[in-house]
Amino acid sequence: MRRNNSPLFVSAKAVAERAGVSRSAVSRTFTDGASVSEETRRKVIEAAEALGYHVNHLARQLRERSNIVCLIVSDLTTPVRAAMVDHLTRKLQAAGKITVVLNTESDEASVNHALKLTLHYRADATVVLSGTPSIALVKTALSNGQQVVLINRDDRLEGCDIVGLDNATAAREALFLLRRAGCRRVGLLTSAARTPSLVEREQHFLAAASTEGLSVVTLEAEATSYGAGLQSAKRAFARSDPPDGVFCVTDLLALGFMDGARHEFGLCIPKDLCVIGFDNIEQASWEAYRLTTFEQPLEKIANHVVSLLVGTDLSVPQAMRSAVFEPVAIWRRSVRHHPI
Amino acid sequence: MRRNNSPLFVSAKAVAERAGVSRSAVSRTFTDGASVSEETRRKVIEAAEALGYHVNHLARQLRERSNIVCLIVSDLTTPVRAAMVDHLTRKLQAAGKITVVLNTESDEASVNHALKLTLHYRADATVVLSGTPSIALVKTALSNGQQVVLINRDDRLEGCDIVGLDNATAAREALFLLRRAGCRRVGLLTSAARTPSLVEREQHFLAAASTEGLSVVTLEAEATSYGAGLQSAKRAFARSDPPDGVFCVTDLLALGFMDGARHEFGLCIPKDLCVIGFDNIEQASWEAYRLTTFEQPLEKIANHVVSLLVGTDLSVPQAMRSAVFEPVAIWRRSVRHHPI
DNA sequence: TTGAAAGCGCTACCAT
DNA sequence: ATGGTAGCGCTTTCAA
Repeated sequence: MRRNNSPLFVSAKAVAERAGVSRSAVSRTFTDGASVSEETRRKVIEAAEALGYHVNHLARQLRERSNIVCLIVSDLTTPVRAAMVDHLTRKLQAAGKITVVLNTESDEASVNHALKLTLHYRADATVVLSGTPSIALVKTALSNGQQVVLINRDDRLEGCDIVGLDNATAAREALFLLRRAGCRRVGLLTSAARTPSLVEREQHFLAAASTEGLSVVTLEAEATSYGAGLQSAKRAFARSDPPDGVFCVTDLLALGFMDGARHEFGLCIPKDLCVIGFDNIEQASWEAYRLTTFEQPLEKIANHVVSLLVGTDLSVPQAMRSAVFEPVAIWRRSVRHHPI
Repeated sequence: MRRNNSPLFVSAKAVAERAGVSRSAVSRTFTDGASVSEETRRKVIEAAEALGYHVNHLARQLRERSNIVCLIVSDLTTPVRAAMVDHLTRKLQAAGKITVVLNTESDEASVNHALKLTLHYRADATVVLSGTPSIALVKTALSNGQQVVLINRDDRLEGCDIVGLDNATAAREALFLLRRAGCRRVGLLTSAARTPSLVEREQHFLAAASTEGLSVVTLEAEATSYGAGLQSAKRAFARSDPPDGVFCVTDLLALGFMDGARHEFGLCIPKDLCVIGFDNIEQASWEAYRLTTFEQPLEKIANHVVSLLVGTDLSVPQAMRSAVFEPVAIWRRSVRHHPI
């Protein structure tokens, strides 16, 4: 019953023989718009069903596009990532694409390796969610006719479609909210991960603060996880000058920070401490947290990416095809509305 | 610079021409164990680099196995699912496989559709994480030489590899823990989703209770999410006979239930209420919850699946290849150790 | 409408 | 070690 090592899938030839028609007839039956008589079609379909035949798309697209899209991503378990991959896979699938997920580390070598795989498997397009591939390799991909989309990445790469987030505006708004809440010692919780978007959030927050002549206590978490946030809280409140309002570059960090502040130091949020996150992951809305944060419009981003990949207007100039999305502030309970 | 509609990837032929050798030579250069002189190899590599050539694996495996593995999964954003997909993609990749993620609904039609796609793309194997495909279709897949692995699914399907969880033991242990904590009104929070594993947990918990002559208050959440757990708590504690110890078939449900109990009814956990979950998702360990739960040994499961797919010993009888894994109890703070 | 034949990119086999 | 040839499963001319 189980395969030995013998030939495998049933082929069009077998169907043709069984149906008593030519191989061409079989092929035509399964390509829309081809001319086949009802009679022939019926015979073919019947034989195909009996044999369990399915057109080999890999062979079909030997001459055309493969319909394969590769997603290069790391930290798949992270809520934002999982959500993004979820949207993308669903929508790509709905658009008739097949999605290969390449789960990598985010260092350049891993990403490069993944990108090569993408080339080996003749993906029509690659979407990079994590890490940044080398310029040379991207050029190779591009020159091979592959479409490359970078999400929240550097924009130093020519010829790819870039889709990003307006981190600057959000970061500035975060500072504004903290000040409006009457916070006196404003803090920033960044991460050692230092991915482009994280750095942007950090820089613009700092810049906004310095514009107002504010000094901010900057904390760097060792990662971008809940645990890192928790640890950071321990360090933050052990200092002599702990912050009373902090912007965390990530929700996960914020959630950990809140828990650290509450459970280790008995702080009350937002009375003693205001916290703002970024991403609006599902957990941010949980009763235990009710975190004020900025939402990444993931679905819109995914839609845009898909439209980039299926849209026929590849003639549209590249600059026009990139897009920047606006995070939207989600008001919950971790920030006071007014000074105490 | 960007493609028009013209031919795309550079082929071995082009490389051969540029290197001034035969196409065979190019092919040999890229298949290990083939005999090529250093000189030839060098020329080929050089030409390949210059042209940006990458072997077309789709064409290569036209004759052999495709190295493609499909994952059929739903609810990708759910922490357990995301974690499972994360493990699987990493490990499959390490084993030289390419992973296609098919994100479906869990109804049979969607799963069947996905399974067909699997056939169209000549996947060597399909791993089903959600939903259950029709028997007929699985048979087709099997007879086409595709390997089918079902995780936490029904085992009524012959010929596939089944890997499951020992839900029974865990459910019984859950009851035991609740009783030991001195709970008087034991509750069970199930879900309308009624997937095989959820049903198993439910049934065995109920059976164990009835063995002890215990009546349990059974609550059915409308889904298997945090929100559904939260709603269930509202309903549970509005009753005249609320439970004081409940086993939730899922961590997400448990977390929502805890928050409902605490924030809506001011209950103290574990003093007023004991809660046990299942899955041991990351959030269960967060300070705000510290949920006692059962861990799914996801990594072990993933390892097993991969070994099933790459292992050469396909001759091993099917029954031997299935496996059942033992969830392990994770003690935290949501259950008392002794009666009050 | 139909079948035969060519060709997509590749590797395996066969001579040399 | 090398090049030519056949063939993997498919679609697409091209004739009939």
